[in-house]
Amino acid sequence: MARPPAKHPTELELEILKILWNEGERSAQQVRASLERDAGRPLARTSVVTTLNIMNDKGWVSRKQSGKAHLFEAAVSQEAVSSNMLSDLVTRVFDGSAEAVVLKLIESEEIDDEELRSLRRLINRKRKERE
Amino acid sequence: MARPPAKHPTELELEILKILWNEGERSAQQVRASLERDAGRPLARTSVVTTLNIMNDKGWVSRKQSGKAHLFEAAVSQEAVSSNMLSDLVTRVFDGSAEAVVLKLIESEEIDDEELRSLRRLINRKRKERE
DNA sequence: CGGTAACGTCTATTGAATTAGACAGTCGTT
DNA sequence: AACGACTGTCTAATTCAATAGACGTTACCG
Repeated sequence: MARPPAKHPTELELEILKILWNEGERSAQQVRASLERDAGRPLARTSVVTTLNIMNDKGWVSRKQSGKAHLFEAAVSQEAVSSNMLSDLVTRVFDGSAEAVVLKLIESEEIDDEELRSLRRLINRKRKERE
Repeated sequence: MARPPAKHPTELELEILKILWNEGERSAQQVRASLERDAGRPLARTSVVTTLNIMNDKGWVSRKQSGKAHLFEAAVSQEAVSSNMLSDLVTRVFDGSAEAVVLKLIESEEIDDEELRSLRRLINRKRKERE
């Protein structure tokens, strides 16, 4: 009847995962500092701890003791998360057409000439691979 | 302090928008029927009306009187919504690299050979366009 | 005219997400 | 031994999302 649990990391959870992906194993305090410094998101100490524990429950991170504090580590790869989120978008928003996604990226100028060239190379390589 | 309102249509809102995009102006009852038939989402009559009214408040749809009932129409284009959602994903998940998105789509086999060919044509056309 | 079908509005419930305070344990320093 | 810095747990407040019931109005039908 109420909202189902999200299939993907939420906004804040993703921000935290990014920190862990970039910096590796970190304490809540270190995550807190990075959230403020890098993500412009100044949170209270306990807010970060609470969120990290929730993420632990959800399986996004793993937690281990280290002295009196905990260390947190990403328990899912950036690969897997971004794939899932992208694939969900393709399905839900673009009705499964990955091509439509690429089309829109190119049309919207989010891909510059340099990238266009490297994509062309990539496509050629991929086509050969599939033969 | 609490959750900020979502920047994009929610799950259900998107489902409803899709219906309105495909079918045009519709009554709450017609939307309800389509949600059940096409989206496999059987909702109570009032749930649909409530949601449509919320969407009206948010500006996703517009509402007009028609006899004793209301007619609802998408107030945002599929173009705009999908662009926003995609662009948000590119920014938040792929750190702004549209190329990384395309890469992942191709690697993950979500794009088949036929699509690969048509993408190649598209890229060539685009490159010429930009010269 | 009275009933019933079709609508809309208002209110409520449940759970998720975000944020943080209150409180207590631990450990080093004075 | 006492204090302070640091950390964790528990609890809570707030808002959003999803869903639906209660209730009132309107209009057609017999």
